[in-house]
Amino acid sequence: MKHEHLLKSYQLKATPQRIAIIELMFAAGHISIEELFHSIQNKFTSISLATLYKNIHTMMDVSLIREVKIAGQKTKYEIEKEAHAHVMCKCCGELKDIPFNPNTLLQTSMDISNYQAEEVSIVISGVCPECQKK
Amino acid sequence: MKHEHLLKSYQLKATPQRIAIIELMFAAGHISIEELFHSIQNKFTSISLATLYKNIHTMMDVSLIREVKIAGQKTKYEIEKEAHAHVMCKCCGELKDIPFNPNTLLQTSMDISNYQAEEVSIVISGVCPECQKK
DNA sequence: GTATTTGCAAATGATTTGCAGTGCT
DNA sequence: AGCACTGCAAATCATTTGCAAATAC
Repeated sequence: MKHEHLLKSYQLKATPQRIAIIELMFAAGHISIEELFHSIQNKFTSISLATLYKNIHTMMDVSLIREVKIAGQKTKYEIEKEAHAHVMCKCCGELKDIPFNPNTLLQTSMDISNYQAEEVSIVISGVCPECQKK
Repeated sequence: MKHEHLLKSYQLKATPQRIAIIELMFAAGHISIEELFHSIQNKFTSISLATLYKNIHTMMDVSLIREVKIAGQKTKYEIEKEAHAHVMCKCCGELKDIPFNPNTLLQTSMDISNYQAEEVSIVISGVCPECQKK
């Protein structure tokens, strides 16, 4: 089971609940707590939301997964991977990844996704000049 | 008062509370409900959070303001303007705008902001191929 | 004057916490 | 065996709603 090893490589205990979370996250690409909760109940009838939240945070702390917040949508989570952009459909809410290449981003995004792009929101995070001094 | 006209140009009644919201939003650039609430209480001791939320939504409905969600931060709001990118400091959380030019985005962002850029998250929204058919 | 907006209080929704019992390594 | 994890219930925080009184136009 490769997901078990994935967890262990981050020094996390491989509990069945955690393995299921990772599995579903890989399968869905981007998943909200609510979706995760409903899907996971097929396997673990008595899993609790608290467990999901706790695990989500544990996994974020070690950068195994990442939080994806988008205006007008519920918070979703995804497995960490190379830098990439998200294309979101304003109509159905679907979220897709596209390779991230800043030089050709917009053209590529429309070519690859066939979306009719209307808005772009970009967040670059790092350390600001003041904080670099510390 | 230009903010009064701004509101009216969107067909919204120019109540003092709304004018204060716009003023503070211009002054702060990006502001959370919490910050807005505390600042606005200097003028309106008895303003309620419900009023803020209602107005925020009214203004979003007409695209006067926009919601800005960022992983690890509280939701913030900003006045709508040209497409732009945000640079966020991982250390202090400060959010700054930078002009948006996809072709030179990364280089420019580091030059302009002096941030040590570590992560990029981009959301492009539009209408997906399936939804375009409808 | 009329429709909209405000502020309050209560409701709902999302996330977090404490704790006793269980399970991974 | 020992420490971390789970599930439950309760607590907290964020957002929304209903309603009567106040206000913009």
